[in-house]
Amino acid sequence: MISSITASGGPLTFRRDLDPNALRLSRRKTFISLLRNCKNIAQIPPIHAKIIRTFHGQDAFVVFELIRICSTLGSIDYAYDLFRYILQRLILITYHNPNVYLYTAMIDGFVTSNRSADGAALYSRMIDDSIMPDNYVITSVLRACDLEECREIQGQVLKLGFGSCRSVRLKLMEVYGRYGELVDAKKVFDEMPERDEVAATVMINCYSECGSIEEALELFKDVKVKDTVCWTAMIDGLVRNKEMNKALELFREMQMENVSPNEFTAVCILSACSDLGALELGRWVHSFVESQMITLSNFVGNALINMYSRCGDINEAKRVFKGMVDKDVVSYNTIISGLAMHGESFEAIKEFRDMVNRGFRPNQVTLVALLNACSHGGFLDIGLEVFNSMERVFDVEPQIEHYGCVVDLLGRVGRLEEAYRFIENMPMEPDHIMLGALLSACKIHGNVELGEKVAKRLIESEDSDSGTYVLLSNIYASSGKWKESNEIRGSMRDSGIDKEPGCSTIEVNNQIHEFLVGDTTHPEKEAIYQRLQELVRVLRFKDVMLYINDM
DNA sequence: CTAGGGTTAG
Repeated sequence: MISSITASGGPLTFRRDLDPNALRLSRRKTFISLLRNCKNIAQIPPIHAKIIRTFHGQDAFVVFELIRICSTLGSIDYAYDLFRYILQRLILITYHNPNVYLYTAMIDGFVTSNRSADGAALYSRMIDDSIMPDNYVITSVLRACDLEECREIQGQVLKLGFGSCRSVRLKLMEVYGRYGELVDAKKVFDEMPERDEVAATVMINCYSECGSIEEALELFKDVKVKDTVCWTAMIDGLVRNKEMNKALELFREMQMENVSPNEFTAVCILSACSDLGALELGRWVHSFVESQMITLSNFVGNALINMYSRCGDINEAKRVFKGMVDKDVVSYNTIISGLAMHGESFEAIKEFRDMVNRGFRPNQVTLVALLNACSHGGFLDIGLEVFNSMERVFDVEPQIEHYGCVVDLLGRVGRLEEAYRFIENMPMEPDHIMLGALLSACKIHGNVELGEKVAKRLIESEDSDSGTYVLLSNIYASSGKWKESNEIRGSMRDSGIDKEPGCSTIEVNNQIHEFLVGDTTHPEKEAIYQRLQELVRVLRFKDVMLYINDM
């Protein structure tokens, strides 16, 4: 018997009573399943070593799996090294040329690592090397394509005779949808001989992605037999287009039609709950998932953590997180963000440390979450240290979001000029999020001069919303510049900017209550406003206390 | 014996 093997590189022995060929096949199978079970990159090197020692280092099937797993675990460079190495020495093992599989795996890897351009380039090189594409590599490269490349490949597809290949057509539709080319997507859809529910599902996604939610609904209505996936796609489309209540309505309808939701449906609904603050419904989905024996996969688990954090129940989020046996990078990212959101900065940093100790590789999202924890906790030094070392230590190149976090860090502790200088020395142009953070820091610390400068930049960038004007007007007001404050309000009215009222929702006893700025129609408005006043008093008091403690 | 309709995090 093949002995049990631990993924961490424990004892690994193979039966020796097989003939060489059977032994090779048996080992290959073992390695493949071993690799597939890996959860983080630290588990790979010992297995890879064993693969090489047993002469499977050039086995295309095994290397295929290695490339795939390394890319999904975030080590695309390791995967690419492997790929280049094997291309040079590949021995033809199987009845057909396995090269194209390796290219496919590598292109997929580039796509999942946000390096689509490299994926597309690799495909061109493959064509230059006269390797015959198959429908698999074509579907993969389509994911890596920009619009122009996509059209080019569509031409090739027709020449090579893959024009009737179903998966290629579906992928073409998807790509056209992603680039907003609804006409092209629709054309491919209409030309499909079997416009079944699968193609319709893809088309619904295209519409949703382009914001044509009405057309999506119309198509959805016409689909004869709707399966779980089709319902889920439609619900997801509504969620992405912020039609949360319609999404929930459709979810109820789906159950009435006796189509059973699966884990994907659960994730979509949880995402809607997160957005609506619908804690009760979220809890219901949680128990539903458990009662329906829907696999509590990482997707569902992570969505639950997200839902609980965003709906205010951080303790339940922690419980779900602790209960997950196979936490992945996303689980850590989600809980760290949640903790940061709830001001539990120490906890957030602790989880970060734990994740690194367990061999997980922080990615850009992790570092945004960590930096947020630092800025919410006022840990300026730690935050700056993290930012300055992220590239060297974690191999994550700082992106605009990370720069934004630093601006937030500096701004919150009142080092406003420094934050502004930081923006000016960045290698990229600031976005409105970052400027907005600095502007609100100017408001909090009462810096009129810089606030004006930042607001001006924001307004020029044309990404400003009513919030910019409101903040600027408040900055003027709180420094007694009433005339300027009123002028801003006036120019807002003139330019019609104040057309987007702030809106928030909360769910109480399964009912979603919506509040608009200045809206006084809620039946319990007296009690609500009274409580709000109390909260403001408490917060003011806290603010003053913090200020005193700082002195 | 390598694989593709849907899903998560700031």
